[in-house]
Amino acid sequence: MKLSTRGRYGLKAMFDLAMNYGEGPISLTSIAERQYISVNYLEQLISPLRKANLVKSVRGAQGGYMLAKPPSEITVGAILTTLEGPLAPTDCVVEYGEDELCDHSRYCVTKVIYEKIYESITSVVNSITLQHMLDDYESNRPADVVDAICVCK
Amino acid sequence: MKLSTRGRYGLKAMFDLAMNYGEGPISLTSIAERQYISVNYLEQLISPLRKANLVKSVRGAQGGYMLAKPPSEITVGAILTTLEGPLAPTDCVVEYGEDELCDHSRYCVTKVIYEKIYESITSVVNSITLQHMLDDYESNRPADVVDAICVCK
DNA sequence: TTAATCCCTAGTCATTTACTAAGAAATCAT
DNA sequence: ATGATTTCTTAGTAAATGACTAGGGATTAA
Repeated sequence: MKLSTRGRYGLKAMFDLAMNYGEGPISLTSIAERQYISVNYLEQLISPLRKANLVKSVRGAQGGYMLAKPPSEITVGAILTTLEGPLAPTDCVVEYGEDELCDHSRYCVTKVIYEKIYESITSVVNSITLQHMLDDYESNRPADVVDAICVCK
Repeated sequence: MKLSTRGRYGLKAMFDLAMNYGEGPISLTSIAERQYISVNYLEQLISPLRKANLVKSVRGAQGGYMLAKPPSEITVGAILTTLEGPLAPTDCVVEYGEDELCDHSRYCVTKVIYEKIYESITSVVNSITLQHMLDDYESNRPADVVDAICVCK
């Protein structure tokens, strides 16, 4: 039940972009340095975020990335689900249609539980935006703390 | 963010035991047959459940397993955490003391989010007992449905 | 005494994770 | 125009994890 580095690094990168919102394109190299992430790996994470229309890119020298919308319009849920897939504890709560995994799923007592877990996770992450994170960063930290995000992987 | 088969199979097995609560020891072989799980694998899952005092065993012929407490006193959370470890999206919300992962964790804006996810998951699974599942099974299924749990893995 | 059962450990195969590497395409600055 | 800088894409890989299988010892009812 752990998030992978994809989601965690992606969220860090998006928060970094949020802190630099409105300041033109930010290069992946600079994000990678600030957040201690490999550039090559970060490139693989930013790609789906761009396709999901959460960031936009400017190519060429002095290019980079910026948020595609204001921080208040980008939820943590949108970021995490683009990088991790649905935040569901099982496939059965999420896969519909063609190849339904299980005949009895309509009356499955465990599926009910997994759906509740799914809903509670979704509800949390969809209610938090990058703007909330920025506000949280400004209000909660002591004056002498400059780092906004753990260095941890 | 998926549960592994350990948690899912373990929950199925525990629900099976709950359905047979008060009827003496139930053999792993019979549980495995009903729930379509390999006996060898199930043995590896029941072992930690026994050590966590959620089931007790009777050895020898005609032996088997039974719930160590009434279904109303066994939560889904206890079962899942025994088999999966803490239902946390990251290690950083759960590891304390000796080797703290990160210096800045006290003011980490992403850690706050992971803690909220952790709390919401914990709150859901700790509020559901095996008795709730039994009640759900009895009340919600149509008369012609006999299976309580998906066959799905 | 035998069959059934719990109990424990080791091994294995496939998948996933977390990257590294490398090169093509675009664009700015000179 | 050229070179430096940057995005973009794909392929490969080493380590870890997941999901088992296999086998044998210990215990007990019949």
